[in-house]
Amino acid sequence: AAEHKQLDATQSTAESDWNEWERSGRVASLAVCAAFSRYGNLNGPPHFSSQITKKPPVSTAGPMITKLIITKALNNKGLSSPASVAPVVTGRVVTQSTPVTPPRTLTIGETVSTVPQNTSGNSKVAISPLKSPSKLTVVSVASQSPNSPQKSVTLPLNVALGQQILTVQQSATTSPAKAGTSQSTAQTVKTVGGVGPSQFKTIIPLTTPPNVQQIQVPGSRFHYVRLVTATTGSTTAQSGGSTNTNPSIQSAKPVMMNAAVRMSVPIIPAQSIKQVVPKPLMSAAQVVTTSQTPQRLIMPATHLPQIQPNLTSLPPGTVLAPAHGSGNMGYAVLPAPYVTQVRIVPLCFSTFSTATPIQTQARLSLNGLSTSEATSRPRKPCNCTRSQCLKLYCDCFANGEFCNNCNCVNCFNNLDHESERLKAIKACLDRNPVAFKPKIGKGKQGESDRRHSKGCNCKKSGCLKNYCECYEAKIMCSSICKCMGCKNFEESPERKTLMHLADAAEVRVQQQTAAKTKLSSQISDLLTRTTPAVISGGGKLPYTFVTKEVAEATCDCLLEQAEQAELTNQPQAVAERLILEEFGRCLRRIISFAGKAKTDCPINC
DNA sequence: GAGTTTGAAACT
DNA sequence: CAGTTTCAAACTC
Repeated sequence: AAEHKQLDATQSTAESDWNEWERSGRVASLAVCAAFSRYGNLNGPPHFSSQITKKPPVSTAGPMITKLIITKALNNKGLSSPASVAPVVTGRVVTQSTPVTPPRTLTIGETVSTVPQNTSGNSKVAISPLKSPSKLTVVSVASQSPNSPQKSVTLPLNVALGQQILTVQQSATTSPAKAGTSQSTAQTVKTVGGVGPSQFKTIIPLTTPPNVQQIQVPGSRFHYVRLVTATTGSTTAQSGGSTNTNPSIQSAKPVMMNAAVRMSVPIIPAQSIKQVVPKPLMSAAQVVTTSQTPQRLIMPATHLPQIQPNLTSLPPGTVLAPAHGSGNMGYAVLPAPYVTQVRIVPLCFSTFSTATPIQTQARLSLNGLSTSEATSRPRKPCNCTRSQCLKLYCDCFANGEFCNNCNCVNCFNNLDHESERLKAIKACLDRNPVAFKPKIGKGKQGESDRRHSKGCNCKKSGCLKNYCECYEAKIMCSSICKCMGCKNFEESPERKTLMHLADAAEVRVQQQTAAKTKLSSQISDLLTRTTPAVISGGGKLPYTFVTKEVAEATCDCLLEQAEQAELTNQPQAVAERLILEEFGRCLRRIISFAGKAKTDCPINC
C-alpha cells in the first residue's frame, strides 16, 4: 500500500496518456503465449537463450503464471497435430474435448473454466492472430504438473482491432482428481472491461518475476513483449519433461508470422531463462484501488486507438484492484518501453551466466535475423555525446527505447544503468508529465488532422526544414505554433513546391533501390550460374541455361504431373514416378536447347 | 567528414 | 514565464 501511495504521488500529475501511448505504437502490443511450466518446452531456436539480467528464475509453488504471446497473423505450421487446430474457438478456454462453442465476452472477476477430461499432463495453447482470425497457431506447452489436464486456450484476438484484455492464470496445484470438477484447475481467461470481443487488452499476472522480452516484428511498427515466467525450480524442464506423453509438445515449432510479417518467436523453456523485468516506472503508478495482492501488468495487444475507454483512460502505472471474488491480483498499467529490455546470448556461451551486456541486448532472433536487422520500424541510431542518452535530446530515450546499435558516447540508456535511467525518466516526468507523450497527436475534437501537441517555435527555417517538428512530422503548422515566417501551411506555394520535390525524390529513391536490388540479384544469379561455364571445352554446361524462367516452367510441369496424379487418384509411388519422369523430360529438353544454343552461338554467349 | 545552423530541451 | 545555455539533429560545403 505504501508503494502504491508513492506511485500515486508521482503519477498523479501525469495526464492519462495511455491512449496516446497506444496511438503512437509505443505501448507494448503484448504478445501472449501461454502456459509454460516445469515441463514446458516451447522450443525456439535451441541455440538461443534469454539472458536474465537481474533476477534468477524463482521457484514458486504459488499460482502458475501463464505466459502468453499474442502474435499477429500466424500460420499453423509446426502444430503438433492438425486436430489441435480444428476445434479451436476464439474467446474461450477449451479443453481438447470441448465442443466448439461461440466466443463470449468475459468480464473481470468472471471465471470461465472448462473441465478437462484428459489428464495427459500437457497443455496446448492455441494462439490466434491479432488481425487475422483465419489463421491460428497452436503452441504446445506443458502444464506445470505432469498430471495436470490437457487444455487448449484460444485467445480471442480480434479480427480487425485486436484490442484484447486477457488474463490467463492457471492453478499450480492441479491434480487429476480435481481436474474434472474444480474450476481452479482450469485456465481462466478474463476479458476485462466487459466490452465486445473486438476490444481487448492483455493482462499478464506478475505474481512471479516475469521475464519480458521485447520483440520487434518485421513489418510491424508495434512492440511486442513476450513474457516468460519461471514457474518452478525444477530442472527437469530443460530435458523436456520426462512425463510429457506428447512428443509433439517437445518439438513445438516457433510461432511463425505469416504473410508480410514473418517472425519466429523463439520460445524458451522458462527454466533456461534468467531474465527479469527491469522494474517498471513505478513512480508513475496510480492506485485506483488499494490491494495487498500481487500486481499485474496490463498491456494492450495492439496500439489501436479504439480501446476500452474504461481501461485505456488509465495512465501508465495505474494499479487496478481486482474485483471481489475474481482472484487476488491487482493490475498495473505501464508503457512497454519501460518494462523491459532483452538480452539474448547464445546457449553455446552460457545459459545462465555472463551476460553479454549491451552488445546483445534487445536482440531477438527473428528467423535468424536480429531485430536490428529485421525490424521494419527502423529507428535512427542516436549520436549523443554529452547527454548520456538520458535526456530528451536523445531520440531513443525520448521514444522510450533503449539505445541499440547507436553511436552514442557514454550511453546510460541501457539496462546496465537502469537506476540512472529510471531517475532520468522520473526527472523528465517531473519537469513535464507528458514528456513521453507523442508530440504528434490528433487535433481537438472534430479535427481529424494530426497536429503537434505543443506547436513549433521556429524562427528561421520557415517551418520548411526538418528542424521544424511539424514539418518533420509532415504536418502543417497550426494555430498553437509560435513560429515566425511560417511557410508550412496549406496554401503555401513554397510548401507545395517542396512537397512535389520531396515526392519526386522519394520516387527516385524507390526506383534506384529497386534497380539496385534487381541488379544485385542478377549479378548474384550470374555468378552462381556461370562459374562452370569455362570448363567443358569452353562451352556452357546445360544447367547454366536453367534460368529462373526455365526453372519456373519446369516446376509448372512437375506440378501439373502432381495434379494429374492426384486427380486420377494415383498412389503416391506412382505420382512420384510420374513427377520424376516429367523432370527427366524437362532436363532433356533443357540439355537439348543448351546444345542448340552452343551450336548457334559460336562466341559462346 | 567537418563545420554551421537550427530549434527543442534544459537550465537559470 | 522569459531569457540563456546546452544539445543533437539537420544542413551546407
